[in-house]
Amino acid sequence: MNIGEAARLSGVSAKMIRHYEAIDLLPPAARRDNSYRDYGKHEIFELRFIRRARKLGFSTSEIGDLLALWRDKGRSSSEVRRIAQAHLQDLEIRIEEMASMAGTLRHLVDACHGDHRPDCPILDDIGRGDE
Amino acid sequence: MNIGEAARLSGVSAKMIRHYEAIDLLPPAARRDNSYRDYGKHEIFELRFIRRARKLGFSTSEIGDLLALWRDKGRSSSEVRRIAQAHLQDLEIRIEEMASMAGTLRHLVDACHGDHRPDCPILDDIGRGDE
DNA sequence: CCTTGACCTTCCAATGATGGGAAGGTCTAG
DNA sequence: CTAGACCTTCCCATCATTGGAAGGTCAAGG
Repeated sequence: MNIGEAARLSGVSAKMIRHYEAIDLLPPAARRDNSYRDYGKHEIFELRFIRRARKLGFSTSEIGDLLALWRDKGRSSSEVRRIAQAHLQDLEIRIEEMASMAGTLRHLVDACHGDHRPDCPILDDIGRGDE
Repeated sequence: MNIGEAARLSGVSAKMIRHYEAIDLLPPAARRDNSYRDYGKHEIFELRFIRRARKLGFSTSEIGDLLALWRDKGRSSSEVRRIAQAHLQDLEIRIEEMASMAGTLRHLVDACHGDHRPDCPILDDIGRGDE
């Protein structure tokens, strides 16, 4: 099948399918005589794998490792678990950072009366700038 | 003072100070005879404002708006509040998305025994790929 | 006076994931 | 035969930040 149908079936845009091939996340696709890329069921499964992994926030480099393990029937699940856990920790750190920002902001927004007057705790806080 | 000292005092790297000037977040700095940028107390305050706003996750474009309001003594605090609240909502959405990823991942990591065997609920889940 | 090292200047490139678009080739239905 | 819906490759933009190259300037010390 053509790249367009592969995109439709996998949920990965044609643009990104080409991109994943360009960065060696996927092996070069087979080509038809007209140089169109040709995909089969197997490739659709790999594309869906990538899409699902992206939705879980894995980077393309991590997905490369996960794909290799997925293909490797002799893998150790500990390898997979290590990658997932590292990513999970990363996520948790980023969530914590953003939650801290959001907490401060919520506080400031609540403190601001938000009317026509210029006094504003939000600007006061940012302008004070002490960390 | 030179850009290096301004960087030290504000916590914004010299590189980024030049960048903020280039994208018109800051007005062109005064120049000495040797074409070195020259900063005073006022600029340090603006740089600290930017640094603090970045730490709260505001984009440079939002910071541009906030800076304009900060400079405008006749501002309405409602304007500031609107910007902050929009950003807060954005943060909350992103946090929610990441928390959802993290929740799924935690579940999967817990379910994976993580030993030498190849069976792995993590790969199973990603490979199933149903949303 | 000259050198050294620490500054400063501008300009260009890369990051990571994704999308937009141009210029051109191919296929299919009418 | 033509229209339009595909496909190809290549370049560019996003966003904030960093790195580096090539070159000018300044202060201290020999």
